[in-house]
Amino acid sequence: MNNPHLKDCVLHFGEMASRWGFNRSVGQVLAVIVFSEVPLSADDISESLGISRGNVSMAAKELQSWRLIRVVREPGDRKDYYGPNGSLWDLAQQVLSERRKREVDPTLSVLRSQLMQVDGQTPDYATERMQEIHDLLELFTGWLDDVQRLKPEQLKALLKLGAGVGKVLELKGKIFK
Amino acid sequence: MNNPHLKDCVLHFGEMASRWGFNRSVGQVLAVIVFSEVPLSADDISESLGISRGNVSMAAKELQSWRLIRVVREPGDRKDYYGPNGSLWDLAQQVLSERRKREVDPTLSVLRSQLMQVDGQTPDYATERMQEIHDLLELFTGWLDDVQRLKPEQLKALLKLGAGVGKVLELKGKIFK
DNA sequence: CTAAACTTTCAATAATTTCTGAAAGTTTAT
DNA sequence: ATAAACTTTCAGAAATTATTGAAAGTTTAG
Repeated sequence: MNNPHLKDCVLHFGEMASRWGFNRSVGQVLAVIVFSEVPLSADDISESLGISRGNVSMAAKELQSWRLIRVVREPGDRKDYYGPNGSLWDLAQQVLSERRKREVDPTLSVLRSQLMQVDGQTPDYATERMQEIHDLLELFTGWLDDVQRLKPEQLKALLKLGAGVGKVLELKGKIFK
Repeated sequence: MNNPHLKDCVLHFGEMASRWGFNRSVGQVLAVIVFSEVPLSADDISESLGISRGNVSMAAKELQSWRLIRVVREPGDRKDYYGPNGSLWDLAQQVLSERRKREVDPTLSVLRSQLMQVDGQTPDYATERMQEIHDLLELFTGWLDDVQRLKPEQLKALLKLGAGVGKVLELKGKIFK
């Protein structure tokens, strides 16, 4: 961690971490791994961030549960080395789908079960609202699922299209129906 | 808060709140406002959730900073009443754009400024990675911006399209080389 | 202007989350 | 089987975040 710009970035990732769904150490550990050209051992990380060995172990576990890092082992060396689990593109997709899983799916499942239980009865206002939220979340997550299954090339094309999506939608509307 | 399903939902929203970027009270207050057919006073909310008056005041302030609720005043009544700031669709858009502002924009700006400072020098690995992250985030937020400017009808069409987006993209590719 | 009816603020406290480091657990080489 | 070289776990300490409630601030009616 010689480069001062790198250091600033790692600290920034640490600060942002809580907004991204993990704690400061996890954010810093992720940064240091992503910015490193070679895989790092837990001791490397512990030393360069000035956090305890145990903390690194927990952060690595968390990052593995997000599928953001992977363990690399070198022959003739007993240490674990950590590296990013794929390209930046892969990591971004992983973050998106993991956050969907943690932030939306539980709510969708609670709403579904509440709505099941009142099915048939005439719904009060709150129930109608639950249905509305449920439908919106389902529409959204369904779309995300679909889009994430696109080939990377198509996904990139979609992103580059930007506002052009509107035009293409019109186009589609004119051709069919 | 008679309805037990409603109560469960409000508690669930409270539990999820920290994953959504606010605290439990803020989550519960939002829920109770969104599920209510009529605007609620701070006292109504304080009583129905069993939290202090001061806490409700801070939660309302936070929710207003997210533009998720608005104050309604009734003539001949000095109390503030809180209601949702628009349709569910509006609220969802608001959450998305506010989270982008809080979770992505600061990082983009840090990356931009770090990259400015090393501009011209031959970049090391970490700098290349910063550039890569910067470009990805910019592509993503630019697309979000564009898409959020679409008319609600177009946006809904896009969501309903789901995986169909892939087909439409191919179509577009065929028509315009 | 004053008092009543509110809302907001903020210092103190409570609750929660994170971090440390020593102990326990695991793996590998011999 | 043993010991060396690791990794993981977890109880307690530290740090952070959330909540309360009383005091200060604001607005409105008369």
